[in-house]
Amino acid sequence: MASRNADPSGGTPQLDSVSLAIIEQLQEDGRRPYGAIGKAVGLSEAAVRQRVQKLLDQGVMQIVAVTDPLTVGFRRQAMVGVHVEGDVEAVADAIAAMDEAEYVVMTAGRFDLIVEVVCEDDEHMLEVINRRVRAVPGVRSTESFVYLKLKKQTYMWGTR
Amino acid sequence: MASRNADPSGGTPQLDSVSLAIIEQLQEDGRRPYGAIGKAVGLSEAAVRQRVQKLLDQGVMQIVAVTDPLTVGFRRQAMVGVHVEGDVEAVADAIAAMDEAEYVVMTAGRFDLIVEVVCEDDEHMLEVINRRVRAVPGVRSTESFVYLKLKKQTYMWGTR
DNA sequence: CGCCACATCTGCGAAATCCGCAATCAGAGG
DNA sequence: CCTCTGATTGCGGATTTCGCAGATGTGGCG
Repeated sequence: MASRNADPSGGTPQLDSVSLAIIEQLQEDGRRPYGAIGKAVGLSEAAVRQRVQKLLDQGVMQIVAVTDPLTVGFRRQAMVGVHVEGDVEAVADAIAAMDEAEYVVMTAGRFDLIVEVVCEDDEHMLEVINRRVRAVPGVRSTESFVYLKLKKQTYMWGTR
Repeated sequence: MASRNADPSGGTPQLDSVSLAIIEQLQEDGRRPYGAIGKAVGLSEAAVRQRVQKLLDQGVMQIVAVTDPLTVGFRRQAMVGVHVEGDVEAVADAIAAMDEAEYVVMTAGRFDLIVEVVCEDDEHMLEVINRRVRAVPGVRSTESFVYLKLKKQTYMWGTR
């Protein structure tokens, strides 16, 4: 192996170009065999297996089935913008602890926090947004965007 | 062959409880063996295999590796709210055609459309949002929320 | 420089899993 | 009753996964 990749980034776990390539393979097909991935990235089957296991253990990636909840049925989904006063990260943690929150991100802009929630029905959503989320200390106000239709959902950022 | 997009004839395929159970299994671990899934849902290995293949072909679910692009490195990410005049769906399709758009959803609320974009750097993001997106006919205005930190990302709505 | 510690990669059998196929089963009509 | 269609099952045989031992490489340190 000639050189380790330059990784000037600070803080995050260091990923060399080979691990990136492995992730790209698995973004195309999460069940692709280790042997095939090995041929594609130039590693042995065993080495790929070890790297994948490590990436999973470290939480860098996860291999899962993803669906459109609205298509699969029974549910109401919404994006919620949250205005926070005080410790944004603490509020984010509190909201992230809720089962109904699928996606929680801290942002720069008019909202301090953006949360995607998945609920059983309208009543459930009302309860989650208007009671549980707004009850979190530090939450000043929220604004909701109920999903009407999911038009695109991709996980192949590395492959273009 | 890469999986194409969702099924042509719009209608949502009927999903019985067994298929739902299979999806839940794969949401916990996308590489779980068919035999193990079969034991869990009460079906033979071959039957599970065929159902999974069908779900993938229909575009109901996809099995992929997911990561936090910000953690993996080198990228700027943002959520963009879009105000549309005219045919919302046409605008959604136009934006969904862009590689940088990972997630496009039609919503009810102040925004007609919410788009998640992944970019190489600030300049790239500026170009995508301020030129390409706003150039789409029907886009009245946009509002951006740059990601600072991803706090939670789950795909296990079925398992609670 | 020599040597050890630590991490990664490779090569292999053995065991488990995947895959294709033909037969079987269940429900809807004619 | 018979046929058609779609789903399920039960097999081998081909592949893949898994665990482990040995080889390789890099960095620290006396």
